[in-house]
Amino acid sequence: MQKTIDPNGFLPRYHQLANILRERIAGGKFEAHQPIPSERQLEEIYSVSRTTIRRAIDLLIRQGFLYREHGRGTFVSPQKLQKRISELTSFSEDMKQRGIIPGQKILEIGYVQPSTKVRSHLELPEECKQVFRIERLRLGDGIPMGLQTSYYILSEGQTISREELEEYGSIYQMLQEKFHLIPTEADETLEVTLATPLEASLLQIKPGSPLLLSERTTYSQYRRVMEFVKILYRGDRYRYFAKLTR
Amino acid sequence: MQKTIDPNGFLPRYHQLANILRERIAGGKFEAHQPIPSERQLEEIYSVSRTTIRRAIDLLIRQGFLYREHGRGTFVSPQKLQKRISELTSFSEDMKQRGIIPGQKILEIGYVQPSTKVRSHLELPEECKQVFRIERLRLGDGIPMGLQTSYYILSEGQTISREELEEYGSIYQMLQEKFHLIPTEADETLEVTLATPLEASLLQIKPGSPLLLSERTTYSQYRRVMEFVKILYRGDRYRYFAKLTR
DNA sequence: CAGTGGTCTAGACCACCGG
DNA sequence: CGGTGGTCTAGACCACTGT
Repeated sequence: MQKTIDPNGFLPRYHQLANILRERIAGGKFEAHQPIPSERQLEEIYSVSRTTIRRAIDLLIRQGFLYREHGRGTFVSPQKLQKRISELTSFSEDMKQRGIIPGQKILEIGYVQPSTKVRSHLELPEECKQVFRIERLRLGDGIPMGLQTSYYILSEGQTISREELEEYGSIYQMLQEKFHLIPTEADETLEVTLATPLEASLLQIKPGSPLLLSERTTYSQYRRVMEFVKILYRGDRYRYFAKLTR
Repeated sequence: MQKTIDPNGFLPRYHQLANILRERIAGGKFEAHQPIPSERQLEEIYSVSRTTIRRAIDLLIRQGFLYREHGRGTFVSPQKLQKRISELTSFSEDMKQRGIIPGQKILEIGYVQPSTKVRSHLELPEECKQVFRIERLRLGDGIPMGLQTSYYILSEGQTISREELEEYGSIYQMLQEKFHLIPTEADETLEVTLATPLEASLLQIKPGSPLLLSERTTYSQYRRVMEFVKILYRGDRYRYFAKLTR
């Protein structure tokens, strides 16, 4: 565990400092609602400028580990607030964070003609006739959790094989390595709906059971749409978490 | 509309600059994916240091108006990404953002003995026997939208009257002015459920209709729980929006 | 190479809080 | 009042991009 800052380290100093402080907080070295050393003291301790100290603290505040009070000090947030933020995660990552083993059964994979709705979500240009679709049954600890349909805009000749998809645990990992696409932002909507007979049989529930429908448009590092994903979650097995700020 | 920075203004300079740039972007002065002036140029234009420039830009990036590319420049995000972030809003604010006129019908208001579940969400100490509860039917454009139950921890003697609640449009406004409590962070969960006969009759839907259940714990500026709110939204009238980042 | 954003410093002054 | 965080400056060097 790192205790001092390496001025020539691989990570910038404010990042190193944030890591050091985060470990000390998570390790219980600081109590909830107790003040951490003042910014001038931290300057002395770690031999970096106050600007760098403040940047590290800013990071930890956005991550929910600390909070500031003007004129009083910087304090440790109670454990409750140290969990996850609204994070853009794949189904697999989401499951792992919940301590559930993710799984999948690929139902269909290949090019299709997109519906008008999918076209608009992908902001597809007129001349683009085909999009790549993946339909999967998603499992949590081996039990059906949701039905996922993903759409991608691939260039001429690009494709994704069933084997590749099964090999990479995460599709985001694959998209990054094969096509240099990194998801950086997404707009998501959630609503309720009822299972059709087909959906019900795949999810092993009764037709008409309530489902949570998530629709997400994901943007790449270039701020262009890179995927549109629709997931139908079993209402009895899935709960959505969000962290809001003002 | 502000065009220059007042060094002695009420708002800090980076904030003024962010406002100026935001207006220029929203006003269509800058095209999507076009670069804004470089940081050194902005230094000249607005006569503030680069640090201040960067702070303003950081703000606008977090608000979804701009994005940076190392070595290339700072660019305007397309309109699509300029909408709302995961924001902590009250029911009324949420409705107004959607262009719907919020309304309410207060069903019950007063002190009650909290259930175990409510106790734990409020992180209520043993000795605290009573919490303040408000039950309201929430309307959108006059039509039932959801059923909201809110719980608050008030000090001895503090109370909220039906008249006060009706007078203030927003309960957050009221809590701030009366008790100096400012909501700053919240954890929310969403899941699906089916309407009981009672809920159905209040919401004017059939029993067994699907509902979106939101449960939210809100934290004050002191990082203490200040409210717990449960809202049952009509599945046919409400959709949840979230913006995710990585 | 010149121009961009990314990191960092040392120092200054202000506003707020508590004793 | 002294100590805290909040804002700001002028300047430096680095890493990355495009030509």
